[in-house]
Amino acid sequence: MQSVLIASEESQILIRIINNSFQTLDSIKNRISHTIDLFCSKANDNLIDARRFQCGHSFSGQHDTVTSDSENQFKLRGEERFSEFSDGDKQEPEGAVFSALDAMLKGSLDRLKSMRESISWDHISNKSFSMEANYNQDITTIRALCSEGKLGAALSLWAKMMKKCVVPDIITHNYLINGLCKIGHLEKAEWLLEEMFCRGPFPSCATYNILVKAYCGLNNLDSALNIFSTMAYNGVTPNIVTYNILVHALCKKGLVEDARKLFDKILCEDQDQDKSHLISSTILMDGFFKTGHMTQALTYWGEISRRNLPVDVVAYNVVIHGFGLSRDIAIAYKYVCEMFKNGILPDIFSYNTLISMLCKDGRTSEACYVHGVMSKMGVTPDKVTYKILVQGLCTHGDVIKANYFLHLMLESSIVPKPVIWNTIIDHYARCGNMQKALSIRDEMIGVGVLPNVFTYNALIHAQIQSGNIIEAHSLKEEMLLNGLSPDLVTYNLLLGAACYLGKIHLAFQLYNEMLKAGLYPDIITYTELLKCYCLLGKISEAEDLLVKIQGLGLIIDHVPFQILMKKYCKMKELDKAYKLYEQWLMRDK
DNA sequence: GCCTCATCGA
Repeated sequence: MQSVLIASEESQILIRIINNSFQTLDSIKNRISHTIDLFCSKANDNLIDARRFQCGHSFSGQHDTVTSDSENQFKLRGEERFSEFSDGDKQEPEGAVFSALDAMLKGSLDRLKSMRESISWDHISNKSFSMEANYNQDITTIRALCSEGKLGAALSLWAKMMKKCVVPDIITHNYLINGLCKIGHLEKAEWLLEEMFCRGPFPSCATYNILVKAYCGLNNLDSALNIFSTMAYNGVTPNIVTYNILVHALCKKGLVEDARKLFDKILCEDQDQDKSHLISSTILMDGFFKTGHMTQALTYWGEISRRNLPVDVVAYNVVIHGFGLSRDIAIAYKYVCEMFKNGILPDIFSYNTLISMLCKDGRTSEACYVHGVMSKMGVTPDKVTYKILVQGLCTHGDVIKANYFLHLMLESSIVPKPVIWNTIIDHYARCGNMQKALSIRDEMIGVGVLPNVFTYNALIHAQIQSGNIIEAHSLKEEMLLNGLSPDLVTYNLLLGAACYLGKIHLAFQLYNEMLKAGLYPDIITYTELLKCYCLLGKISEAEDLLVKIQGLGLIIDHVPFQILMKKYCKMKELDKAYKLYEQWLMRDK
């Protein structure tokens, strides 16, 4: 049953009766707290205070709102409290005390239950029940809206409930905070956290975990750690999920050693949760694989076996991916076989990982074969599968087969993202099949996918390669008409073409245009201009430009030096060429 | 119940 707080006029009688019960419960609770404090002095003092604060927050003060499930909440908190201490210390006498306390609490709860049952529900209940049903419906709606990312509607319903003094439960609040974080509204999420302190319910560990994860996701470890310390300050004890989020964030930043230290801390503090420890080990194993530390990664795999942790499909996928990174396809296959043997069926990640490593290794036919196998095994290829295949096939020169998979996607009702179309357009264009490139562009528009700057750059590149400079320029105009801004690549392509044709004025016109558009010319832009000067025999301008480039603080490769050196050689100015060679050798010193 | 791990990446 979802807990809903009700404060309607009809419920006033009930509220008064239950308030009296709360006073009884409060005194029982205080007695229990006192006894626990006496017996569990070894336990963490902060934790006790925090828990007491948590209980106080919910059960003391003016009860102008009442939890319909409050006895259950109290029971739960009592149980949490017992288990928390009994985990740390399992000595016999304390066990007896806990049993006695448990019995006391149970007795009190039974009394409360009978008090509530003795209330004559007839005069007040019908309306209250229907109200509660409405509120439960509202809660379901809020959760659904959050899952769909409709946070505006969710929050307005939340505000409506709060206005009526109906406080949705903690899980619903967590849905709201999670929803806000997922759409990037972290400030609003933190605002809601503050609201929870003022108006309830008190944030749980999951509430904080959501925020910690959101900040980690934005690569803002500082803010994540800040939330983590706020959590401790407010008396909420981090759980293994919190640590796993932090271990993962450290791994993502490449700080695998720090992640390992944090993992060791988890191992020391908590020995029991196999499932979560498997997750911690998987995160670290992945982190070590991705940073190239094969041996350390495999240590965690060994550790998983040694501790007999129940291995899941994710752990296998990490290992398979790890061997893929080191191009050990045979070993990756071995682990796929092991999965089958252990009754763990490869999932979409396993197959995609395998297909990806085969494509990277140029084994595209085998990748296509695996695509067939996965379908037969009941794992439907997804947009990632097709993206890997299309890109892999194009890279290895099989644009026709890539096009076949593009159409297979359409048949499977998956609308390919622009990147897939662009890859195929680019590769048709590169093999000189301009017609096909343009027809794929039209097909793309036909299924409702709008060309983006990459599409146009691929087409412009192709037109330039075919020597159609005018068409290339009209594509640039078309981009502007369609609301797309040409980027650095667009300008470099057109500028390079102008330079190749020796049209230095056009090249500088484009150069000025890109500056006006707020784009920063890069080393390719300058190299093209330098090449143009050399082509036109304007050596002093080329020399000046090289000096200018060196003063810009750009990372310069050997190309501009090489162009000018070749020109010197052609001009039989070997001294100048040699001097430039020396300058190039010395450029980083 | 809400929160933790894996595939791609022009």
